[in-house]
Amino acid sequence: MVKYVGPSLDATFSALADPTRRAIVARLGEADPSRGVSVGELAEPFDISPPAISKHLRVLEHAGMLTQQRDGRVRRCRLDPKPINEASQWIEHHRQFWNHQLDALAGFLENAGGDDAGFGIDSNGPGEEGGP
Amino acid sequence: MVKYVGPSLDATFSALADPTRRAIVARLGEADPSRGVSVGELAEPFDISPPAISKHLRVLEHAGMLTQQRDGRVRRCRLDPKPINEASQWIEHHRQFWNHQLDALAGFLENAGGDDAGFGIDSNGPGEEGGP
DNA sequence: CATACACTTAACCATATGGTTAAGTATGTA
DNA sequence: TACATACTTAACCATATGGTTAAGTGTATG
Repeated sequence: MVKYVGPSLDATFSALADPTRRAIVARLGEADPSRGVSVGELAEPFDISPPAISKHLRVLEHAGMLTQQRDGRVRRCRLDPKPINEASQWIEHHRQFWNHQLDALAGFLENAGGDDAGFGIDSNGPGEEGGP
Repeated sequence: MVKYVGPSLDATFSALADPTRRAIVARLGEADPSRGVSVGELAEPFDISPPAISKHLRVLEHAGMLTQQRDGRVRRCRLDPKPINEASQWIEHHRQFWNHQLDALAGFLENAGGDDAGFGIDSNGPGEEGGP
């Protein structure tokens, strides 16, 4: 009945919900993928302990967003963009509906004269900035 | 030092991390925004208790994604797409980097002959399906 | 006015999350 | 071989999350 997409979206959005992990993801995205980024380099901007970083990396790894490989005694991390692409697809898919709905709502408010429906909807800026 | 974007991205991604909440968001997106969707209608597809639904709605509300208004004894819910648009922007912004990186990696693998670097990267499908 | 309806709030429970310190493991180096 | 480096694992703690049942709260209706 309820369309269940699978555990990956859960894991991906959950992974992105933490600012430390988003910063890690951002850093990985900016890095040279042939080199990867060592765990130490990833940890450097934060003043949390190595185990905390290790846990964050495991969360990202469990979500399929990060792969590690040993290179001597450092571990080089790289992004796998597939899960985030799926998350992006989910959002973009539904944004189609939302944008449609906002149009419909705008029409409705116009017909109602804006008096009967004080909804406080603001169909502002970013609605189209990232979209097709 | 670490660019802190604010609590809203945390709350938005966290809200989207739960399948029940994603289904609620999807349902709200498909609904007529002039009508809204009552809490009971939202709860109907799930076999969890009303308080559980109420909590999910509060999470969405706290993330700024949902607004409620009383209409008699029902509460009509509507989406506010702004937070999800911001989340979408975050993802799309970083996807630019990732796509760039994947290109760079492809070049690297080509130069390396694909033997020295068994990275297991799959630069597959959805990378461009949702984008502009 | 009394009762049913559509919820929410309160209290509670189990598990997950994000952090810590302490101890272990694997690799490079003196 | 011994030691330092770069982590991870284990154990623990506080708080958050997702669920429950029981008890409110506000509104329609007999």
